[in-house]
Amino acid sequence: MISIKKIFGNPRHIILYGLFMAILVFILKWLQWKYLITDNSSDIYIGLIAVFFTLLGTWIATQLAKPKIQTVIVEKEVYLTRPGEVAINETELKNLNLTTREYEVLQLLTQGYTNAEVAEKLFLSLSTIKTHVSNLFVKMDVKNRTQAVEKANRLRIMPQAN
Amino acid sequence: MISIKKIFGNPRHIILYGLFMAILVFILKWLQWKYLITDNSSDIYIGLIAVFFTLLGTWIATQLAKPKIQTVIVEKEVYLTRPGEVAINETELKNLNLTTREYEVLQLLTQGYTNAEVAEKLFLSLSTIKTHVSNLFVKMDVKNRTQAVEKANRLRIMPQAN
DNA sequence: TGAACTTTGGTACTAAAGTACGAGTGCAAG
DNA sequence: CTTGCACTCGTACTTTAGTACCAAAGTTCA
Repeated sequence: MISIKKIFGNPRHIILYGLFMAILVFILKWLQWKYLITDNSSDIYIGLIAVFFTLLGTWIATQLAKPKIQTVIVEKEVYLTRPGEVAINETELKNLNLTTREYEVLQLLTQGYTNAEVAEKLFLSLSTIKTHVSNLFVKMDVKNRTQAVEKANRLRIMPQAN
Repeated sequence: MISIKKIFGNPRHIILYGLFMAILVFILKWLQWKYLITDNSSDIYIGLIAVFFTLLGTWIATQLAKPKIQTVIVEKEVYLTRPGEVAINETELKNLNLTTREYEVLQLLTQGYTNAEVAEKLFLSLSTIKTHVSNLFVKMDVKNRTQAVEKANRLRIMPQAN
């Protein structure tokens, strides 16, 4: 479709074709007149026509030839990542305004340690831990340690949350 | 290179070409003899030659022409999960051998609900929840709910762990 | 059908968590 | 210097969590 339109729909091609035909006719007539009596005339005549139309056919074919479309499918690996995996934690952490001690306690809380265990690990008394934990709950806006752990994991605050 | 070899290197093509030429010569001679005295003879003669060599040129061109290949690259997205991100949870979950009820309770536990709240949500008594929770701890090999939440998050067992 | 498991629920008790309030110490900024 | 904050610790109390043991009803499967 496109190729036919390319050849016959383009006015320049028609003009070129006409010119070639005219030139050919002139050449043929001249040859015909020159070798009128000669025996070779028809052979040369036919030969020229043959060459010309062979070239014409070649040209038409190249114009008509539709390009073969080769489809190459490239597999692109897309990794599924959860939105905001590591980036958020710093921001959210600052919003909570936790003190360093509270953050330490929270880390141990999220690891499943009891208040007594946390106290032992930090060389503090149980009551101190309870105070820190209570303050943590207020700052984190939660009611118990389980919610605190859930929230810490959700906000990706803790470093070892993998 | 290949195309030339295709045409002239193949004996069958040469034979076909020779046959076509012979037939053409016969047709032409026959026409020449039949319309020898007629004035139209040369016109028909030329016309036939033109048609034949146009077709020949077309055929040669199609044989010689390197196929125009238009390459279309299509990106196919292959979704992958990073190793150990989501895939493991099914395996780990089965290893725990939790019952459906226990899993339901665990889901609510990891969301920070107290036993009383879980009981209310599941329309069960507090003692039933305590039983399920105790069995959970045994199966999960933990000592309290905080450790259970930590382990559930670590093993990526819960669906809403994002 | 019987055994094993699940689900539900209860009582009694201990342990841990959590709240409320107070208070002392040290440190840094206004 | 004093004010505020972080950190520490204590007591008293309530609430929740967790354990132990038991038991009934339902389900599943060989």
